Amino acid sequence: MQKLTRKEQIERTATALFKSKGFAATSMRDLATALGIEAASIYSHIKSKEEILQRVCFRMADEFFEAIDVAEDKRKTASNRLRAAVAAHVQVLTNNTEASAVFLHEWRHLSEPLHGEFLALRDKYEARFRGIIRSGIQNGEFSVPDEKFAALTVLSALNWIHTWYKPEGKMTPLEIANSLSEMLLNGLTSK
Amino acid sequence: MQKLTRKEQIERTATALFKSKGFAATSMRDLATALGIEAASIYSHIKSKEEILQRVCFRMADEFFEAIDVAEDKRKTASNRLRAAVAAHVQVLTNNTEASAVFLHEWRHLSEPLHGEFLALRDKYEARFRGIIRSGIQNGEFSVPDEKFAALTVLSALNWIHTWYKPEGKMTPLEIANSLSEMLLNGLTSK
DNA sequence: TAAATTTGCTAACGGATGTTAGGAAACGTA
DNA sequence: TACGTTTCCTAACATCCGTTAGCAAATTTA
Repeated sequence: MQKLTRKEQIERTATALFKSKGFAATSMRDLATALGIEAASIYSHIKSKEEILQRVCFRMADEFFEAIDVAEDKRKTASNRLRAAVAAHVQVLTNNTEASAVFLHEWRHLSEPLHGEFLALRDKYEARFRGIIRSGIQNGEFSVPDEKFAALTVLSALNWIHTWYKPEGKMTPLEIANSLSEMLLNGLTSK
Repeated sequence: MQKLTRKEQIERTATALFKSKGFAATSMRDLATALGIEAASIYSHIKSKEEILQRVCFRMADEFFEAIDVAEDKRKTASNRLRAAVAAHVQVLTNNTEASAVFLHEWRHLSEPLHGEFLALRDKYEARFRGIIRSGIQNGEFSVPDEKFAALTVLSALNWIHTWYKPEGKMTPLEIANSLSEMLLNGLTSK
């Protein structure tokens, strides 16, 4: 257990509140109470409420990109690249369930230009999945009518995990990733 | 185009705002401005801000149940029951994109006991999908390790639609439903 | 021990929030 | 035309909001 700066403690507590109540419904006084201090004291460490949201959203974006950068190997088959991307994505999600929920749902409370920058990053990330699926279609591994539709469906199947995943649950992140890859690649039907 | 009561107009406008800005970030004065009246005037038609949220959430719950009740036919194969349930779900989602977004994301701003009642309904609905998958596993049609996990993955793949679906887009709701069923039942891999 | 930094406080600001009270036009119906 | 209902208004309430100013204790660093 590493030592956290006060600013990191604030971010962490805020992230938990943002996940459970939402950004807009979490007041600085709620956050202060959760930290055991006064609301005004928070401003010795951060500039604004939005700064917290910004840091969480963009840090998670970084994490997702780093994970997929490590996982993706263009020499592998499209199926194996998708398996690796799914595993990487699930690892990040399960390692940071609260920050992931904020990343997935609270980014819209960012004001411009952050809002636009965030959306651009998200598009770029989705494009990575589209690229994998496109190459699978081109070499005949995959058969799907619409590459973008398939990519969004894959990601949406992954992005529900944070709502139910508990570290103490019966499935490990790796098992979850394997089950999802299996289901996305081969479907429910018995072969 | 049927004639709407003022209360229905208020609900409809509020639903659009709740989807785009979120329940907590939408003020009664925002809603009033969108309607072209004063905030206080709204209270001639509704009791509270939460009443609007409640009505939207529970009406959509009704719609989802009605749709799956009509679609499900226990004499069909599990595959075809799943196809029908997916098509029903997609129809409701695409017919009410804004109310669906509220149903999926804003229900957590309901206070007790509504919050609990809503969750119970949602569990009951998910159980319908679990039931279909369970019967498919039992008769050998499906092969998946965890019935609950599979059901949640199916629903999560469906529940992203409202974020991108536009009635004027190139895919019809039926095409979307067919693509999704195909992908969920048979996966991405070519046969 | 002295200086610098971190952490927190009280008090208060200007504005936004959901909602109520009480009244007045406008409208449909008898 | 009279009556009940629908619709909307102004004014105001109590409370909550994010944030700032100014200051003091505590902790870390030199």
